[in-house]
Amino acid sequence: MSGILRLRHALIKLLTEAVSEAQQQGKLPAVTLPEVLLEHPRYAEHGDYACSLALKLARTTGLVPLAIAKDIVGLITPPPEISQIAVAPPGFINFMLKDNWLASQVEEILAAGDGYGSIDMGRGSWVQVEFVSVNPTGPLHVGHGRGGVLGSTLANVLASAGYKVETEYYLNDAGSQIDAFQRTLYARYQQGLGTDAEMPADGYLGSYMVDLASEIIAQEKDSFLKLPEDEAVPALGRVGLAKMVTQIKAALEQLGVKFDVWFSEQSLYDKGQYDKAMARLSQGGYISQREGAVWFGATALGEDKANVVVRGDGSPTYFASDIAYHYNKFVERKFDTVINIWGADHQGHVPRMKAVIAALDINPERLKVIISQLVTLRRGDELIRVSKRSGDIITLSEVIDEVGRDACRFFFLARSADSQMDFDLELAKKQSEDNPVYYVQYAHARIASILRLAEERGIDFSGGDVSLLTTEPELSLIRKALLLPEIVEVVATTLEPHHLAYYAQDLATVFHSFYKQCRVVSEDEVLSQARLKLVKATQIVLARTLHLMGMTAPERM
RNA sequence: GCGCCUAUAGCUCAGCGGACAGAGCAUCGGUCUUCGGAACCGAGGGUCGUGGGUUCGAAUCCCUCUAGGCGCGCCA
Repeated sequence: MSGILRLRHALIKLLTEAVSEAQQQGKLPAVTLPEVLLEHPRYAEHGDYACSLALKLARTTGLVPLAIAKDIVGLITPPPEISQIAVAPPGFINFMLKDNWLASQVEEILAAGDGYGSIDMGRGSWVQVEFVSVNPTGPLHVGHGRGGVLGSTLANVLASAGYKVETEYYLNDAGSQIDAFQRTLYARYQQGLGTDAEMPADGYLGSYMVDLASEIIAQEKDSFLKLPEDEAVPALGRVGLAKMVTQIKAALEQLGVKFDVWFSEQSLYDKGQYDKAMARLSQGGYISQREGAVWFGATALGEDKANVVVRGDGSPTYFASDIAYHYNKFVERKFDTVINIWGADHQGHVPRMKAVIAALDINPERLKVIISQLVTLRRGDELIRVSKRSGDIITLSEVIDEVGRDACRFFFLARSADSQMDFDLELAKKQSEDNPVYYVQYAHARIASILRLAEERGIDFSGGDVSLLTTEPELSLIRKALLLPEIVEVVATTLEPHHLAYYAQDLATVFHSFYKQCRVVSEDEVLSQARLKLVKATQIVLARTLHLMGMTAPERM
């Protein structure tokens, strides 16, 4: 664990102990302690950390907050990293860090290198992040890109936070939508070969299906026409599906998203997962038969109504698959925590799935579902339809071609998953000059350039004395750089990757400001060496932040 | 009708129980211009959707209402 995080936890412990000591001495009534939180005050004069514990204790004890704060502070022996503990009205306890301790932390960043920002909160706990998981019945669009960026970033952060992480794409290669896909493809295939064929009523109308058919015709000619229809449809379908999956993988790779596991829905049935899961649920009395269908009902577990698992015609619903899938995740593969990232249109599915988990006798807390709100694509004022079924779409791949991968990722990461967003292609391109993406990356390139200069001049700063870093711009930069482990902790706790994007911008801002005020490579060799160490440390932190976001940290731009 | 998400500066969004509500863009004004000006500094701009409530303290928690998005299938 980094020094800064260790210190944070130490301060919380000191505060906690001081309160119980005060209680033993009778200075404070024996009320239960509220959670001790340390925050970073907005204003520098309030110190590096602030605690409102005394304010909170005032409520339960009926005492004056300022007096409580003074009592608590009186019982704390300040650790060596702290220069001052102050009590400020109406009852805040503020901690100031020692400048020379701050400066010494530059060495810690340097020593940690690329590993700076890694923490051990996960303690090797096993986490699965499942995301995108789009039906392979059409190309990916921007909305899927948001899920991909969210998921891959979260996986990066969780791994850095000490979790054992596995990413997964759940491939719906079974079910009625695949069926419709196959029949659509067959129709397009026939049409492509000059045969009159009618599109299925529930077919996919997009022109990409026509392209897919002609691609197959180019390779396989009319070979599928020679088979009887009931053989041709699935055979052709398999070929089409494979091509679709390849396309999806390529688009994701363009976005910098890779999966450890591609999990087949069909395999749940082939490998008996479905039967095992259903047997368990039946044992628990959660399965019933009615109106010719099989239902899952768990009103006792908070579900308001029952849902069909097996249709009247004997075919399982997607809900059946999801039951088996989650049984597999928790029971067979034994993930400690499973994170699913779903689009807003799946929101209603969350309570149902939690009920299933509970019915399997698994703590539903272990399933975390992140709902990412919908993305609408627009070009200026023109809205672009994204419905796969009804027509043509702009694919994710086209968007990345147009906007670029880094910009695309940053754009998605710059807002919380909770808020809907418009992805305006015109704006994304027009803004590319003063886009925050470039602002952040520019900071990194600038640093690289300084280090290059130092190297050209043959400056060896390995012996630099960081205690020479004492001015405000230098210390501000150090403070900001030292925040990374905390950001990792926050993101891993809240599962909200957008904090990274804001942090990256903040760090870049503080660096640019430092750069303006402090000449790094100068006549003063000793100071130059110290500042080069700081610059190098900043580069490490900035690069790590960018990499966590799945972005590049360019040496030049 | 019910459920979930959203409403904060002109625009796009952070902040989600604490000390004077922030950033980017846009607008206006300035800087240095020997390490990358894709930079820096400053200014203006906000009844935090509405109305109640809880609290020493609310943008933040609870309730009402309004507006927008998404759901509420033997689709996924």
